[in-house]
Amino acid sequence: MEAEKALPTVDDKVQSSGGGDEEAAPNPKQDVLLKVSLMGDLEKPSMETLSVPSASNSAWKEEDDQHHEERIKRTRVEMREVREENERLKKSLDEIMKDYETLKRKFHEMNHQIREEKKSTQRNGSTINNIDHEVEEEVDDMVSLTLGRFSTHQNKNTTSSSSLTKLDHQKILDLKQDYIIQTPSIIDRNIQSPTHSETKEEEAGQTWPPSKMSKPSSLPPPPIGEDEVSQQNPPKKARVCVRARCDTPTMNDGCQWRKYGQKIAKGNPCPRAYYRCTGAPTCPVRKQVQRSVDDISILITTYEGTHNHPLPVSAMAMASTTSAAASMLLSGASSSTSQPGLNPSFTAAAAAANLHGMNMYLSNTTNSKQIYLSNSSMLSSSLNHPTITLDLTSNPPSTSSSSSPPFHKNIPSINNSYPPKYPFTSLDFGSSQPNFMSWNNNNNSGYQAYSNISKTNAVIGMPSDFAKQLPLHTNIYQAYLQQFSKSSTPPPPPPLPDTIAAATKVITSDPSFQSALAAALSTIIVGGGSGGETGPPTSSLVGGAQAAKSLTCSTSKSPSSSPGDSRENGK
DNA sequence: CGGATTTGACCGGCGC
DNA sequence: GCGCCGGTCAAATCCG
Repeated sequence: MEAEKALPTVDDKVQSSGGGDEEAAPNPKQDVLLKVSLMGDLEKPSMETLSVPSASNSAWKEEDDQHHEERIKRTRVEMREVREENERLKKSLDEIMKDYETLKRKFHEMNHQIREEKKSTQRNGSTINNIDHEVEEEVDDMVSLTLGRFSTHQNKNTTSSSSLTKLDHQKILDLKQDYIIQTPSIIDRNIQSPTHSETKEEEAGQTWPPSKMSKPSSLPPPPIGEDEVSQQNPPKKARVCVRARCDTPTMNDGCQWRKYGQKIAKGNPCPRAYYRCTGAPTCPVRKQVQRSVDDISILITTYEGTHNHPLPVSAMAMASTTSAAASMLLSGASSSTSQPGLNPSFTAAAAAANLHGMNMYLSNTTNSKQIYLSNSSMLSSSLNHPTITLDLTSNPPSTSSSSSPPFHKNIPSINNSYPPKYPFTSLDFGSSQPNFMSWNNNNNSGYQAYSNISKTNAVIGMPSDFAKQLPLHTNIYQAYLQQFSKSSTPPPPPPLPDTIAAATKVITSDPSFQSALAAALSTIIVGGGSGGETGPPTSSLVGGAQAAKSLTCSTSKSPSSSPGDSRENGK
């Protein structure tokens, strides 16, 4: 690459953050390299990388020299600002984590208190106490499993917030109720209304029971009343679909997988590989890996289930992100299946989030539905499954229009051929707006996302001033805290509108959503920062960084299973 | 030799 | 009822 071209490219990339065309980069790989370079600079105290125009400087005219020096200066200033923003965001996220831990501690304290109260009032109620104790343990399990990457912060930050009012107490109890229903597998519990057998399987640690594997004879009956809703039409498990550019057969997401099958799926000549998590013998998590039909450089990895075992750090971020994404999906999908139109809880979630500083963009675009139906392979895999997509490809979507999302741009519309039974949902933690962050254009780290819940296209994006809002408690978790702190002031607030209440509940009752936000945030903050996939955390933001980094391509395993393999197992 | 992968067979759901 | 298709099993094979 010639210096004359290289410098302007870098420069343009930085400048484009101020409103430039994010579609500009024609070569994704080149773009990635540039971004890595920029991100590397973010980690350094100096910005030597950007002061490179020396190779052919002699050939330049003085005007050009001046011009370029100006631009370099400008770039340096911008980079400095970005670095400061980065630091600020890191601090904010740290505070969020601290607050989260504080709240969690409070929560458990309240549990303990409740138990003590029950003990004093129900001397004969040993059974209840036992149940309560189990519930508490279950809650502990859930938290640790779904927010595993936060566990390193446990027992720190003992600074607790003010004591909670009775109203808060009641809300805690409500939260607890949610947790009781949702025990360790937050995706599974959230998304499906399990049938009896499935419930048993999940409690036995097998949340994806094939028909043959489900031998529920010796297992205890499911909790009463848990699955009444699901009797008529039990939905299948939610799936989290991750799209990322990858040259190798699988993405290295930090988990250990064992391949157990491969098939040619209809509509895509590339074989679909089936993997099972080998982190634990009973781990129910499975994933499908398939090349995108329209762009074979894009690897579509679909995760299903929730890990029931500790994950390595390198896998934590991805797991929590996907888990939270699925939970988010549930928050929108669980009630949207029954009625068309905007999903109340999801909308309310967006509204609540917006209230607390996280802007969310809702566009009621009927066309958007078709956007998600254009990829037959995705639909076939997501058929009968609520699916949420995290698009980590470098194609920035246009959130300001209803144009097709990046992953369907090249394929003809076959929209109505595969109507999904479940809404096809995506999250967007990425920056689709100019000026968000100077280095974030054309990014791989942003979670470009769309939500298509019952004809509603909800794009959760981060506004240009998002970074500035963050210190002002711009996060879902803070929304929770604010909810509490505000509600404690007299007079007691009137009952929130259903939507807000639902939103609050959806958001606050789902720690993994916070995890997703944190992961996404830190992904954006740290971006493609340096460090190996298995490397130790370098900061509290490691989760998201790992999430981003973990989406690198795996080069080690199953080369023969790559798409195009001659030994495909078609049918 | 043990674990991982391959691959043909099988099963269940679904549409016609 | 039949065929299609996605998903899984499990014996065979591969590989370090």
